Amino acid sequence: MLQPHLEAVTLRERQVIEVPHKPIAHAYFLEIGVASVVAVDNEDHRIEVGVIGFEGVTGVPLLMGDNRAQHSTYMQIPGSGHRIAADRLRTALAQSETLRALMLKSAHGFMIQTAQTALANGRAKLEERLARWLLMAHDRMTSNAVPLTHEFLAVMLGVRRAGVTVAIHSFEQRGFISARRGELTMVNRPGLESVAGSFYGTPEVELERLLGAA
Amino acid sequence: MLQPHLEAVTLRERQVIEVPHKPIAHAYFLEIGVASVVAVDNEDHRIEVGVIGFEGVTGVPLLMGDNRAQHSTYMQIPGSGHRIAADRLRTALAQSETLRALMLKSAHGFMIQTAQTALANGRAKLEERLARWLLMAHDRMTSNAVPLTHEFLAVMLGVRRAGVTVAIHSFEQRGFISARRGELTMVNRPGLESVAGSFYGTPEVELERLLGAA
DNA sequence: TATGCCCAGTACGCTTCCGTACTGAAAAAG
DNA sequence: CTTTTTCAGTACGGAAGCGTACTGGGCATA
Repeated sequence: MLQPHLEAVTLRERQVIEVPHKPIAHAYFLEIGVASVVAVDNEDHRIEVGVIGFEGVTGVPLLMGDNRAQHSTYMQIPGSGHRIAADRLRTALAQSETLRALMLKSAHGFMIQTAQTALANGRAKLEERLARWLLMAHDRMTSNAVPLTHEFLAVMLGVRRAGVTVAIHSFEQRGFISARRGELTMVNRPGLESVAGSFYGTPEVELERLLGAA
Repeated sequence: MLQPHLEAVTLRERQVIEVPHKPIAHAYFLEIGVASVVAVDNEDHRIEVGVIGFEGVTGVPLLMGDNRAQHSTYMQIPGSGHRIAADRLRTALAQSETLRALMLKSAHGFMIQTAQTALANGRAKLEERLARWLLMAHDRMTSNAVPLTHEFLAVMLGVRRAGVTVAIHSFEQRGFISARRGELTMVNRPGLESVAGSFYGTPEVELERLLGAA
């Protein structure tokens, strides 16, 4: 149903997908790359509430019957995929019960991720949150290298850039990752998993439960 | 459509509405009282990700096509309302496009609240978060008195009980609330709003936008 | 090849909040 | 009325992370 309306797109680093309170033009199905969904308030506090990769789709509000973006969404790790115009998607959703059910489950998966983020933000330490983020990004990538500066990681986690630097050193010294200017490489995934503990994992398990058959 | 299947219920303090990973038996439309939705992980970290009062309905996963609870949901402030069995609700949702659209918007409103909670958890100080919580509870109550102990507020915010005590003192000295054992009373709402700043308000505005007509 | 900017490394004092724990008062139970 | 439990008030040392800022090296631009 969607195929005739899909348009192939490449997505550059930091490319904007959605702007808060503006209409959503397209929903993006990523095949490669990772998008960040960042909540912003009107005093410019900001924090990432979720990430989307090949497992999901941007434009969750469209699936909920709203046409405006709540959050800022942009590519954190460049890639490519397909997009569909918002009204085409709306039409397709109205026609197909199956499609609706599927995409609602995807949106639900994103909700679960957001709730887990709220939990991590309130209870986890910087190292635990950073480990969680790296694992979630890695899940959505084919390579082991994450092309990101400390500065951007800090924005997403809502912490100091210097704090990220220190945590990355700690991971590096423990042999979990290797770091170069503007790039982190996953070396020992189980190591990071043990740091993140139960702050990582729940949304992943639940998404598998929701969409595993699909 | 729902009316024939609604069952009137009274809801006691701390009454359990949903248990994590268990099937959801009913969706509750609260008329009086406030329910807390609390995310829990398997190391027993917990934090509130949202509250539900007369403006909403419990059982968000049902609206997303899932029948299992993700979070722990229970009454924080006792009250009453009506409930509907999960399968009755499912049937009604399948039959009415209008109902579906309405309830999806309600679920979307809850998502927005969860995202804002993630933001507050990551960026706000204890006082700001407590003020936010009191305002959200007050929005959902008819009285100015919140019957809650410091201990429960601490659990919801994911902070120490002693930290809540100190913050409450501060509010009391500034004339924003008055406190008795097991009960807080709102005295100066604008005062609390100025403490919470932009951490409070966004979900409320957006919910009005989504459901204002309804 | 030279210049300038971006990025990571590091430091220091300070704020916020935690973990823990003791106390007395209020309320509930018997 | 007495006993027990729950709740609030307070304290203290310590951990985590903040705000700020300076530095030097890597990298891109011209």
